[in-house]
Amino acid sequence: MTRGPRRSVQPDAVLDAALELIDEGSLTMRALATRVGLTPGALYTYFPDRSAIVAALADRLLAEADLSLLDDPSQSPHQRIENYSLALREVLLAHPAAVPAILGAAFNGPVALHVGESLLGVLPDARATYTVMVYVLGSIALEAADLEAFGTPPPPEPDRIAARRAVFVIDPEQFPRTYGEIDAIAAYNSTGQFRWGLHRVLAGLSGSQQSGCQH
Amino acid sequence: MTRGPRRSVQPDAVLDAALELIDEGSLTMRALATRVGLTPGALYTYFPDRSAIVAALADRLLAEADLSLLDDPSQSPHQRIENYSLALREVLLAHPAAVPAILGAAFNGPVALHVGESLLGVLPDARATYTVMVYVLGSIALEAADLEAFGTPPPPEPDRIAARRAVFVIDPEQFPRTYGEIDAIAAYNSTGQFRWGLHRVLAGLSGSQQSGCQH
DNA sequence: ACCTGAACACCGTTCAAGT
DNA sequence: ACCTGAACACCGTTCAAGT
Repeated sequence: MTRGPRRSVQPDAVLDAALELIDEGSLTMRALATRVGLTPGALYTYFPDRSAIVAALADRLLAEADLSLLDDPSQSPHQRIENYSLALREVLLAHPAAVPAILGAAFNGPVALHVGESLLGVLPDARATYTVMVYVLGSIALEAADLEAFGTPPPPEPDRIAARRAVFVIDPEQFPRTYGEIDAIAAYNSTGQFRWGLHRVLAGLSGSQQSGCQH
Repeated sequence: MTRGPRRSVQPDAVLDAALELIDEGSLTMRALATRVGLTPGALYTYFPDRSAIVAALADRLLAEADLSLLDDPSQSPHQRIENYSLALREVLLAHPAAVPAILGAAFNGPVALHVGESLLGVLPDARATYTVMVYVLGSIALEAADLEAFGTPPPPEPDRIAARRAVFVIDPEQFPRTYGEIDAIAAYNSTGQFRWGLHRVLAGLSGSQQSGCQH
């Protein structure tokens, strides 16, 4: 049997509260302390500073996307990447305010190493793997920034597209091409656009194996 | 002849100082005020709040990349996109600490509208245009986060790759594929990787015109 | 309109002192 | 080891008052 808790507060409880506060709009050491029933200074027993909390949180969030989706032998390589990417996108977009921290901090974390190793199992060329990571994380970052403009919780995707479409007024004289593509632009931040772009990226990466790059 | 200045400080001077402070590591209203020779409260004559300064700065930075590169008739469409993307990357990576703000703020700004319009001139499918934007901005965001770890000014690219390579120790038992690709991974944040991925993305987007997506 | 001086309501972090 | 209470050195923003 394990020993009972020696702390009145577990580090995981601190991270739970930290994620709540990020979702609510602002993470402060003082608010975090009161939420877990401590004084601000006591937090420094668990983490050396604020940035360590954010880094740990980012890593934990990254771990929530099911990595085994990348190993599923019943799926094609491209399908496995799509399944995992969609899972990661869903996990991260559930906490849009945490996304900027993930780009900066989490991809040096321990979980990121596992993600990279699994991705290399599907896409053995490291340059291709990184290109996929850039596309997926870039999409999520841009979508998260947009999502923060909506309330919390955000309205469903079709409503968000309609809302952007309604607000989006541009001068057809000055921006004719943008004007002509308004509907597509309003749907930039959508699961459909995410999947479409991912398919094109993966197609380009496959093509590199059978035909050399032409410059 | 134009009228003389009616203000002792121009808004552009505020943005100049703001960029300096971001590059130095922290932008505060108080430090910004003293740098332009004002009291903190006086800044609110020029901008409604701190976020407005950041947004204006992001838009100004975006304007520094030469948009005419996208219209150069002597270049192929893909070459035009590459030239502009490399120019944008250079402008933004010169100020890595400002990059997170750009992802969040600048792509609603006035300059971003011009960028989008010009990109649509080269790549008429809005979905393809957005996919390129995601790749380019995603790359820049990940590179900027990495670049901040190095000093200021950062060492040249070959030295950065060598430094990452030297520090990067991983267990070959636990992460065999990552271990085997160490050299490529250390070169993730490089002009070469950026161009390689961009070529693959553009190839995938071209392919979509002659062959339908297979699911 | 532009600016100062002073205040208000916050921050992250440190640290002696207690248990 | 864990935690409190109090302090230190900061923040962004507001606002009456001056020019």
